[in-house]
Amino acid sequence: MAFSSEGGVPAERVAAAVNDLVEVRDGLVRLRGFLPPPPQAEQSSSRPPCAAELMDATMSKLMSAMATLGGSGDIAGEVDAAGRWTSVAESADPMVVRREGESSAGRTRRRRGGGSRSGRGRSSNKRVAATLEDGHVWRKYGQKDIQNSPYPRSYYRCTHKLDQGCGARRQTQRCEADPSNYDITYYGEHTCRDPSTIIPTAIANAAGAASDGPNNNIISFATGGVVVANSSRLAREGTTATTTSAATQLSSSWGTSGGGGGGDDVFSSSGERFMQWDELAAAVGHVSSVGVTSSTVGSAPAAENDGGNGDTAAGGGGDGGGAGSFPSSPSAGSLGFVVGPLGSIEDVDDFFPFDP
DNA sequence: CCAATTTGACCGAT
DNA sequence: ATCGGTCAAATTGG
Repeated sequence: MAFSSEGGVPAERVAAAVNDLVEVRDGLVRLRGFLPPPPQAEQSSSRPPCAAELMDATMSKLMSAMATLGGSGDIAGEVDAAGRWTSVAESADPMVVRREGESSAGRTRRRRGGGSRSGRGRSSNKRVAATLEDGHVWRKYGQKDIQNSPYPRSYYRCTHKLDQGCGARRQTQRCEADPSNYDITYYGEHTCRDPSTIIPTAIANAAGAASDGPNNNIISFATGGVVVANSSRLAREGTTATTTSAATQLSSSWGTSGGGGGGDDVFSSSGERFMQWDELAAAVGHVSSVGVTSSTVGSAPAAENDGGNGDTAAGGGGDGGGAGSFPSSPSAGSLGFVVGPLGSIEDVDDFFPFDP
């Protein structure tokens, strides 16, 4: 629905294009994370085009294009005609609260959360990628052979689940049709914060741009807030966002920001390192404190594994000491989890599952 | 020694 | 009874 063939272009083509754009965007986002902090001090009137700014501009163009292609602008929407980009909202679910303390000695395990607790009001976001690497650090916790598929499915959770209670998960499986690609489905949202997160940089970088940048049509993060200007979709929907806090992090915007979505939970896939920018903007307009959710591994976790067998390596990737150990959970206060007034955060307890 | 992965067991849903 | 998802002991790697 999101992508309809406007005019003569078949929906699949559009979907494919959007899919590519998504990838491009991801790449940009990631790249931005590596940019050196620009001369923030001198945000003088005329500065040489800083890489970050260029990226911002590029990004905004991208978003614009995506919005256009997406018609309704619901980029987070679904497109499965081409089998590539899907976002499904699952229905709410009966209570699922369990926390078995189980000291687990011996092999006696008691009821673990098993089964498809799919219906947690969670949404999933499926996509196809050539690599399992997506900028996040995952820890594999299971693998299963699936009935119809020749390839097993691997289950990952965010490395920071214990650390920070990050509830992001993903499932990967080699694409049947195209074994060189992976089918990756994301569930939940990253609420973790990583030191190497790219957001701060992004914010810093854009800080200058916001004020006097020659670009309009740019989404930039200023230290004081987020300023969104002239995004076709935003314009269309009349969303204007200006925000607030000195965000050092933006956390997921679960909520459906008011208007459109309605009850279903709209969520920014973790597949996208960030939530859709425009969604972010919208959300941000409603929430006051924003936190960044994306965590990125600054140092590429090595490898791509994959070679022949794939499926296994992936995730957490080696790392051993690297990004893995990051006990940044000092003051929860600074974590800025936003669980705001937004509606649908159905399982908050999933984010703060336990207490030590 | 610690942390990540492997792998079979367990469990809820179908 | 079967399937898919998760847990956690055992194993492996750094």
